[in-house]
Amino acid sequence: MTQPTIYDVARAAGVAPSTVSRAFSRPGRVNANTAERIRQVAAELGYRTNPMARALSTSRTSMIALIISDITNPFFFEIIRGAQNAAAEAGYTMLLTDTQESDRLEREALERSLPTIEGIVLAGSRMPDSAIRMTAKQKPVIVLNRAVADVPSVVTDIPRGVRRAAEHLGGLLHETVTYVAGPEASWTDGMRWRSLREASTELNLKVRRIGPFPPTVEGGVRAATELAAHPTSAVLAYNDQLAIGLIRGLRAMGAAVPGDISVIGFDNIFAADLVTPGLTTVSAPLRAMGATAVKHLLAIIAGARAGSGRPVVLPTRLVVRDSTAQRSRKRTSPAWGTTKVSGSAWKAATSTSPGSR
Amino acid sequence: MTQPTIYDVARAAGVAPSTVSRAFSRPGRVNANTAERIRQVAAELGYRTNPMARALSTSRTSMIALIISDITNPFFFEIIRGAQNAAAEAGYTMLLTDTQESDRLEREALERSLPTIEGIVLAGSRMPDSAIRMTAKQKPVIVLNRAVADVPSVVTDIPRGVRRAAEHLGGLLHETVTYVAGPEASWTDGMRWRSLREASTELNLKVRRIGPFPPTVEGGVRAATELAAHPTSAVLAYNDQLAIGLIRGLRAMGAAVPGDISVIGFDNIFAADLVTPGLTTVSAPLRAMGATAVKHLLAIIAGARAGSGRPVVLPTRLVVRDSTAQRSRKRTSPAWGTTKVSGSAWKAATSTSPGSR
DNA sequence: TTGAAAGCGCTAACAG
DNA sequence: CTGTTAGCGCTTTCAA
Repeated sequence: MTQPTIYDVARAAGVAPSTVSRAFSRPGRVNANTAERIRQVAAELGYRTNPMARALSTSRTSMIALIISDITNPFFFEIIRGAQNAAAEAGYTMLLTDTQESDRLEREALERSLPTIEGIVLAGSRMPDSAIRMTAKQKPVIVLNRAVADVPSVVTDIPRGVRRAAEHLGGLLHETVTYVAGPEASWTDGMRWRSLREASTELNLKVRRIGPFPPTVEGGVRAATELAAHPTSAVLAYNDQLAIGLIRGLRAMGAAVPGDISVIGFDNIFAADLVTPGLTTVSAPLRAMGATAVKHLLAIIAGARAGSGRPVVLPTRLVVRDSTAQRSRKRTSPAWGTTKVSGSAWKAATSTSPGSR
Repeated sequence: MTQPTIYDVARAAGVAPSTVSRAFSRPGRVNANTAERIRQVAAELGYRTNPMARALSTSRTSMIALIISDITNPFFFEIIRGAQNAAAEAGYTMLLTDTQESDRLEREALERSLPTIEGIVLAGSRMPDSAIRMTAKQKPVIVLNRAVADVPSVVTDIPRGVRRAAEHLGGLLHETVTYVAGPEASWTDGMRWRSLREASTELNLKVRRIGPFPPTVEGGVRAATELAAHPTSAVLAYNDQLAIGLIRGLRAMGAAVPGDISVIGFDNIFAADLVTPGLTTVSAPLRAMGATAVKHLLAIIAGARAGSGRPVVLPTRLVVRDSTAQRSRKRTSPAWGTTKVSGSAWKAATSTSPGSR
């Protein structure tokens, strides 16, 4: 009992196969009654149009690919969901590929799926701009969270988000903020750091930068020991995982957050609200990002001219929780410059040595 | 500049198209030299076999689908990754669909992708057994974390995991444990509860059950107020999210975890290690689950008889962190039966009223 | 508006 | 081992 084909339907309905085809793909071009009868018969027979056969002759597969660099990164969850919703809504199926931060896997995945799909959303690509432009020549591509010349993209308003974060910190009387950097290759990282520098200039804050670190909790723990060498009362981390790790590391070393150090992260991942203290973070409209990217992609596939050439930019906002607080006057001094101080040692050190700057 | 076809290669290599085809799909059946030459020419021309055309004539698409109920549920991350790795390794592309806990979306996704794929892994399906058996008639299906008669499945050793958890609790002198239930429709939930009852009988523990609750942090918070009505010194929650929410709720009400109440979760999601206190939990080999499911699926697709009919069961183990501790003698009594007690009120109440049982 | 016929690119017999 | 010949199921001219 195999799937009925267009021929079976045609025979049963007493029309030519081509008419059946039309009835499904171009309902306008067929007599309303015949069309109705065909649908009827098709339904009875349980006919389903074979996507492969259709694709073979039209090369429209109704599939797009979403390629992400790390599916365990909470940052992508809502993006995936937003993207998938938008795709499903348009009758498209989404191929999701996790490249595990590997350039090789990314290329392989591209290689494998390119012939099958109509377009690609690249989220967190680890390939160089040139490679991205290359694939953009073969199929429509939308880049998420990164700007690549000549390739349409969707990004968030990082400058504004960073600005808010800096203002928040300034308002809490912090004077110097350390940026804990993420992956060097990351466009977002560069953008965040640059934005911070710009904002600080205007706001009269001093900035420093440590890193790069892997954008993980583990990386944050490592960052803590590095921060200990030249502590500042405020920190902006590349992302939430890093921020969370940083806080853990700091606490393990005896520093209080936000008592001694205020920490702000990026992305507002689900765990940001779960950790102690709740993480103050710059949040992005994740779901909308995914949906927007897919919508634009589908528009381009449908033949839209690739927009203005400028990235689509989505708003960000600062979510204030408990990892930031007013700078405590008497603890300005980097009294815990030694890395391996125990908790109590650190407490003792800082409480007995008032600020010296 | 369109993609070269098998005909272009054939012409350029001076052989028949079918030979080119053979050279790629059945290298054995062609003269080594010719094969080499064909590969050569194909490479030069940049020939890539068109998967749709191949699929049309062989109905082998090299695609499988992984359908999960909630992509934001950390439980699935590693499963997805394991599944994808296994698929890629076998040259298969994976279609990932998030059904957002919706039966409708799940059916639609199935509908949409069924004709394109060779098999399906159903993880956290919300469809009734009958519907699953139905689709299993059309394409090979593997069910993850659920046993459906006549459909091959991969599950974890819940009884053993629960047993370990119960032993752990017993060892800490707890006498009664409350099971905080997840979704009623969940096979896993039923299994966990049943296993707990069985284990408790043997271990001489008393058990109670509250719920069902949505398997989220939010659900856990709600569970806390319900638990307050009949508190016990130990709790086993349906999953980690619920456990985390529960702890938050309890703490908000002034109960100490693990001081007053020990909490154990399930699945060992990434946040379990991040929250305070670190969550004791029954962990499952997530990655292996995904990989195993896909491997079995591919085996079945390749023609293997569908195993013994028994589910494949993967081991679990108890990860002990800080949310469990020895029962404190003087606090056995449910002194905080009133729901809306403030933190200090609860402390006062419990510290002044020694156990009465 | 409908039918007939010719592919889409590849694979699978079947001969040679 | 290789060439020839039919299709896979659908869409798309081109006529009628």
